[in-house]
Amino acid sequence: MEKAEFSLLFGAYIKKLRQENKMTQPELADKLGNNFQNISAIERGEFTITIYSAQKFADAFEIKLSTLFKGFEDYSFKKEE
Amino acid sequence: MEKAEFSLLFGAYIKKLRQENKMTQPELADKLGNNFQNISAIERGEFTITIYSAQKFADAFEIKLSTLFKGFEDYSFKKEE
DNA sequence: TTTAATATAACAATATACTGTTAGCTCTTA
DNA sequence: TAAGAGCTAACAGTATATTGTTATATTAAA
Repeated sequence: MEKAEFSLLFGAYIKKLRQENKMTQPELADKLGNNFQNISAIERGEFTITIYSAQKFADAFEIKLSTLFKGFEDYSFKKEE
Repeated sequence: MEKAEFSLLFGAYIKKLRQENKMTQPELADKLGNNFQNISAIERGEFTITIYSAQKFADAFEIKLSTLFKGFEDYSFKKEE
């Protein structure tokens, strides 16, 4: 999979996770020590985050990194059906 | 956990994975379309890779991204005992 | 209509991930 | 000694992740 496609898919997944956790972008940004514009950019797939940033997302959602990516795999699988 | 510590830990884990898969750095680099010096730098924790790069590592080891990070969690847990 | 909340978007600046190159170290084997 | 394999290290250049700022659109509530 191309990098751009990967980022788009991951961003959409993060958005879904955030909404399931009933957080707004500013609320999530606070947990990450970030601002909501960056959350928006990530959700739109503008770039590919580092695994350290991914760890912070997992922390914000109170799940493990492996669980975050397990959910991503399931999400990606559904998308391609 | 600090970013630097995270990278060191992840790098050590990648090294362990590579050795378990009986690959040399040049062999792994070939699979990633990279050179072995970069693999060395990652293993030494010199920087934090993106999740897209992590996906490529998972592909090289023929495991899922979630499996890669599950192994990382187990590895980290053992390290702190 | 006005205000606030939510989100998208674009921009600039900085830090850093990524790629490629060269050098040198250790160990093994011949 | 010499040669090769495997790895570490440092360096420079480019691409991009990250942070911060400002502006705008939409929607809902007052």
